[in-house]
Amino acid sequence: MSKGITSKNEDYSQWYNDIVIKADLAEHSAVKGCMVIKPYGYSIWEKMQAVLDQKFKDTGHSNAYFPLFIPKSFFSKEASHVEGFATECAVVTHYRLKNDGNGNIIVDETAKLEEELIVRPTSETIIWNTYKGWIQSYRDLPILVNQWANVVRWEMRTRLFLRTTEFLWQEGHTAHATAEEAIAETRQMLDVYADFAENWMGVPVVKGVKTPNERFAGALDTYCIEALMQDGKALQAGTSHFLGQNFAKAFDVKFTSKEGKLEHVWASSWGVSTRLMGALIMAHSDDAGLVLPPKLAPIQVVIVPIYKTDEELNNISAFVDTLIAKLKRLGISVKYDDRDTQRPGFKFAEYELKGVPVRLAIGARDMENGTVELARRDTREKQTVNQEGLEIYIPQLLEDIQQNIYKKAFDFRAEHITPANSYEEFKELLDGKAGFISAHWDGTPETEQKIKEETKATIRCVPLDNQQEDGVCIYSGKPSTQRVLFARAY
RNA sequence: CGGGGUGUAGCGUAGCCCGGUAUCGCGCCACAUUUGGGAUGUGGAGGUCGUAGGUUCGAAUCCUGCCACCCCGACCA
Repeated sequence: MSKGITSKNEDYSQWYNDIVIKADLAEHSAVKGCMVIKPYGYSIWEKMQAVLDQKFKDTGHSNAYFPLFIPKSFFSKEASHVEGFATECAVVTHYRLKNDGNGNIIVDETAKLEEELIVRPTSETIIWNTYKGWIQSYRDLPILVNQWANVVRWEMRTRLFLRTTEFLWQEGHTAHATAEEAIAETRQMLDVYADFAENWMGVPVVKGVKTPNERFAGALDTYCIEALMQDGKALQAGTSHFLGQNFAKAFDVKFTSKEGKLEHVWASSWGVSTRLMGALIMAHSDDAGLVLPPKLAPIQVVIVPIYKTDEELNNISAFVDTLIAKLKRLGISVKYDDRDTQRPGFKFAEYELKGVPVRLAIGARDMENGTVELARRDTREKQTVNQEGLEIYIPQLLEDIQQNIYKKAFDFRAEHITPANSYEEFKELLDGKAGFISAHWDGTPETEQKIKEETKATIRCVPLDNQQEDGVCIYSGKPSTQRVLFARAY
């Protein structure tokens, strides 16, 4: 039916790639591991940014911008941080090129930097180096700053949106007078992320905390939201870290408290990236293409006229113009596609591929009957509805689609959280049903590592709302007090 | 970094084994007929065959080096 999209059941990875390319979201660039985000894909990212940015501001944060380059020496100041990122850093060593006399441009070896610069993989170090100059007293706290930026992590293998060498993200970096306040901030931002994932993206997530193995390099605790994709693999959709005083100590950031004591500052950092695009695509789309939740769709309603003569088109357009005016007043984004260079069938397929939630087709027949043909992308149902009252019906329908998309993903996930009570059962589930597997774990990094090596499944998180129950670890047989969520992940 | 694969028109490809200036489909352009689910016909444009060198009268084809990308693994907060 749809041209050129591999079926989801046939080859999930290829299906994903096909959608990214055919829906015009992104493409591979001439630079290894880096992608070009195309205008349509970028417009979705912009919608995400706008919503998140407002949420950050509503919770008291301000945006700022820090350098792309980080002096190498900054990195070595926090031991576990450098260890975590050392193997994937791009390093700037020279600042000038020259002509070698044979028409080739080469690096000018005489222009070697005294200290190499790291292209930021994350900005904790440069930011905490800066915060040192901003903080003297408890009166200077808290600092609640967010940065929208690009970062570079030199991964060996990449996948469009899910893992690219350069990616776009936001990183919040906050400084507080007390541990309690920093933890509250960490948890608050996790809630912001979860709210965004569920109520805007329509992707249900598990809020949880990472095991020490999976923690951010330099954090005391890493909180996360974990989503489930349609192939049963998990995707970490966002993280929020409680950094304790690690970076304050590394960069000597102290403040004088109300009581007159000199103390190290407490910190949090939190981020989501263009990886959310990958989550959005994989969570909802089907073999006909992208399915977008109305709240993030750049085009919410597309209108396609069907006509034979200019007179018919003029007649339709007159009606459409007033409809568009009404819908725009309601804040609905509408596209009227009256190109006469493409036929209606082509347009139908194209907007389905691009995930536009609602499509109206209006022909001469409709104009006589006072109707339109309305198709919704999520269920692919078509119906004929009256022109009158569309401005009431469409907003309701968009809301309905938003709910339906979420519910579908929610039900899928509910069916794919399965308890396992033995290692055999665990492995069978992984290779068969997949999804999250809820199992007892003895709490040791050794067991976690063994399970990872043997099955490629990792502990995605310990859910925050976890019930305590006595049991035995599926791997070691040692006693356990709660189940944790395992899955194979992206 | 290890294993495998691929580079030929905007995209997807045939030709390569067995050397003689490149095939087909989609797309693109023009015109006509069309338009309620990816139109049809006719005509047309578009190529340093990834790159550098070698062998040869002659290289997309054989040989050597290099580059790029993709897949699998290792890796990946």
